[in-house]
Amino acid sequence: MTETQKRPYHHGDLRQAIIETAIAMLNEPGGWQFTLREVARRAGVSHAAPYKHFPDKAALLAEIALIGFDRLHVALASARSGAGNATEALVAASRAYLVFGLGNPALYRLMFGAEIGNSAAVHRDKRAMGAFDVVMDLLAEGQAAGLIEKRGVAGQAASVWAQMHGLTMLKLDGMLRPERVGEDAVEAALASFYEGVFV
Amino acid sequence: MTETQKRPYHHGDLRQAIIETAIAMLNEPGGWQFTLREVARRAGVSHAAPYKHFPDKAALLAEIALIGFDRLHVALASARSGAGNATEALVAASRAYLVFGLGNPALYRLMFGAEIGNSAAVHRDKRAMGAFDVVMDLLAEGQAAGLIEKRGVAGQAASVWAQMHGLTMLKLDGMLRPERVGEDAVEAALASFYEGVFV
DNA sequence: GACATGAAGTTAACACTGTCTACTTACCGC
DNA sequence: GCGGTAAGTAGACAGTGTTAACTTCATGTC
Repeated sequence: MTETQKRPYHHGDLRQAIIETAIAMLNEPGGWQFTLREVARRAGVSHAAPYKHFPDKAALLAEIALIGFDRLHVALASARSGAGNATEALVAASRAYLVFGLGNPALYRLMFGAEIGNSAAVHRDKRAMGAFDVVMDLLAEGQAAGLIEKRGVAGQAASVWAQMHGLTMLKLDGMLRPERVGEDAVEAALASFYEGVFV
Repeated sequence: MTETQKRPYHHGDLRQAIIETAIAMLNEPGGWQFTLREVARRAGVSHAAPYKHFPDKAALLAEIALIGFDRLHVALASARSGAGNATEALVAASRAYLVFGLGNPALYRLMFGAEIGNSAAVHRDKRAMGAFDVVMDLLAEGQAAGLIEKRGVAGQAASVWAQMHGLTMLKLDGMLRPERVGEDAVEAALASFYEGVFV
């Protein structure tokens, strides 16, 4: 659309355009601290237009966080379906989790941060828990097959998720110093962790 | 100081007052998104005064994050000195870690977030790594005493920290749903985790 | 085709922010 | 007492999030 050929008064699908523009801006310096006005400018509308689709900036961030959970769920389900037994699937899912988190740092941080104002509502959403269900299922399968230590599945699932989440966050924050925990700390930590989980 | 009895032109220790006021505001709704102007108001100075002590808001947040690491280090060292053998000390340190993180949610999030602009510099600071050293030492001691599985200490240390950090963050985010992981997920996860670490 | 209604835009305003500059006050060393 | 500098203040600037009132146009009904 050239300068002289303006977009029609009605955008057509501004809500989606705002979401996509905001996700793109997440990956720029400043991450989610982009401004709604800049999102509107890039989408080619006035600064007040987004308020017809989202009550405020926090609502837009909440929607993006849920999209992140959707994508994580897909990544884990995909890793699971391509693996062999439950333990292989669990390791594959863990790697997929880390690949996702480390490959989408700003989105991952937003998903688990308190920035979205009503993070409790986001984290209660079933879309947020879908990814966790994959882990629960694999642990139950592994225990049933005698491949995983028989402990409380719930506590074990929490432990597995904590390990994946903790490694992702510490790596993103640059806190896994090579001089302290070696060059490939994530791999080493995963190996150490699952050594204590598998039979 | 009454309304008519103004503070002398020179505050005396404004830098410290700004830090303390900002830490207090961290625990209010909005966390670190407080405004420097409001910090200055509460400290009883003009909105530009903080710029004589901190180049910008991010620098103030960075200093507060380091203070958080200092406090975490003290909590871990204290837990260690009050425990028996290395495994008891490791469990005690883990609990102290969780108590700290869960008791100071906004400060803990700031310590590990990307909000402070130059989080890399903060996380490279030796003050940030002090807490981690306590964990490294305990693992080495435990392995030497034959109480902990002999794996690469570095990878094991990363795994232990990831577990503590992951559990703290998931709990803070409200993602450990009782209907999914039970009522006392943190305790259960820690028990499950250390079952796989101790001999 | 005319009309009413409402969605989806725009324009303008408000109150606030972070940060900077120039100025003022006062502390400190000599 | 003076000079230099630290530590304040006053004011300005460019920007923000959000709201209200208005404009444009899409849609449904007759």
